[in-house]
Amino acid sequence: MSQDSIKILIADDHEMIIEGMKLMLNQVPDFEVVAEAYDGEKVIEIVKSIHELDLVILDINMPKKDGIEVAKQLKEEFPEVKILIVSMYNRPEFIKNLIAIGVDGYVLKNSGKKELHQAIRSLMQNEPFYGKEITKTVIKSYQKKKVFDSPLDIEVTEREKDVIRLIADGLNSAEIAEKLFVSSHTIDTHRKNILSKLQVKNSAGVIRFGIQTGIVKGFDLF
Amino acid sequence: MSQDSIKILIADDHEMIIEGMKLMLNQVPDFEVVAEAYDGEKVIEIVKSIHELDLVILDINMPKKDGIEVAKQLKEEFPEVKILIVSMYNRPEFIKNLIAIGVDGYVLKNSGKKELHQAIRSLMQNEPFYGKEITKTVIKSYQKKKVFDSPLDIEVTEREKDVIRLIADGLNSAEIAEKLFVSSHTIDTHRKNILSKLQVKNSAGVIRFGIQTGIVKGFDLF
DNA sequence: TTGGCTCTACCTATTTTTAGTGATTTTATT
DNA sequence: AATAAAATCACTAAAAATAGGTAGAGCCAA
Repeated sequence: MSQDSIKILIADDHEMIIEGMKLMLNQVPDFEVVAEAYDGEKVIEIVKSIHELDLVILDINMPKKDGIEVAKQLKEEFPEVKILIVSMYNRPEFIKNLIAIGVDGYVLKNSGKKELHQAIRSLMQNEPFYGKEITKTVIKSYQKKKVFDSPLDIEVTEREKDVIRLIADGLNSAEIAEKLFVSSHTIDTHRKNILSKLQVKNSAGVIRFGIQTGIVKGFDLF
Repeated sequence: MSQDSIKILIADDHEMIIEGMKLMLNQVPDFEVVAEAYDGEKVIEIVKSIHELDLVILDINMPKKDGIEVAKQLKEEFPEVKILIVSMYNRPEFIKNLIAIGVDGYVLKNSGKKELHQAIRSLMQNEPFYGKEITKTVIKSYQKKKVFDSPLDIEVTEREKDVIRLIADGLNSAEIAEKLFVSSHTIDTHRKNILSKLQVKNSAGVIRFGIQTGIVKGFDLF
């Protein structure tokens, strides 16, 4: 990359965050923040214009184009530019998607200076870097979630759980019936009971409940 | 848990490994190796007979019943007994399977004394522990997958994202229309276009897509 | 300025879901 | 063996979602 200093673009829609990060980075002699962006489109624009850029620090939540889309586009057009996601989101879907896209690092916004510096050092040596919490989250996403008797201690029977899972899979009553070897009338009844138990009015509510309680798993790409 | 010392069963088909591990563990005053097993069935047998057992150290490769099977059975019948996998295998399939089964920790056989002790301490405090190499392997397994086509590059307009989010919130077309200040016919059209773009047949598919891409956020309560 | 895309809106028709009510069989528990 | 809970099946009717088509207004880029 560029001779000695590491040239960095910071993208975040909160100016305060950018300022804070700049403060952290400028303490290191060979880190050089050369540009800032407040929305996704601006990021693309800047990267296109500056050619000696080494690293882009990306937030996920940004106007116009979110960090996921920006990351994807950058990795396609400028694969040599390192991407470090700095986000407040510690959700496996985001993390897995972004890793799949090929971002080089992911740390949380509450990371300290030390972790941020460490991340940048790693990335510039072609070593991916994922913060402690991030790896923990990914690992945890494999563990079976304990199904607490959620807020209102709603009790859902095993059969109803089956139906909930299949609803979340996008099957209609006839398909679910076929899969469970029962009449579709039965599934209709289960659905009715489920809706009434969970006090929701459609399958969207059922799916939300399913995900929140861990009944429905594997809603992520892998 | 048993009063002060941590009672451990070591299972491995190589006596040398068991001896080595015993040596490592016995240096710590409150670690107590109370049993050994050379095959999977023996492990189950011992756990059934000893009731004050705190931790089982499991190898994957074992005669009669491999570590994965043993872990599964133990977690079903004795969920309170911690399981630490100590294996030479650093392959994502094994790791993911075992995490899914619910093992509490996973370290490699070439781990030092320090990591082994750390792992046991974590587990006994109900904190899962996965060795550095293990987490690295899991993370890396995502990078190999290219999902550049599929979900991520389907182009959904901003308006469509709005509709997707509201569908995920459980609103019906009339409610969405009201919220967005347009006719419900318009929402019907959006829904139609969304279903056709995403190639799904109902709102369950839409919600799944929304979550996978990050369009839909805040689906978890805790 | 033409073409393409988005957002908007309406129409018809069919399929699916939701809602209410009732009932029988299976399974688990005491 | 009796009781309770869960799972099963059925019928009707209304509400909602899905599937197909058409089409105008606004915007942007080639």
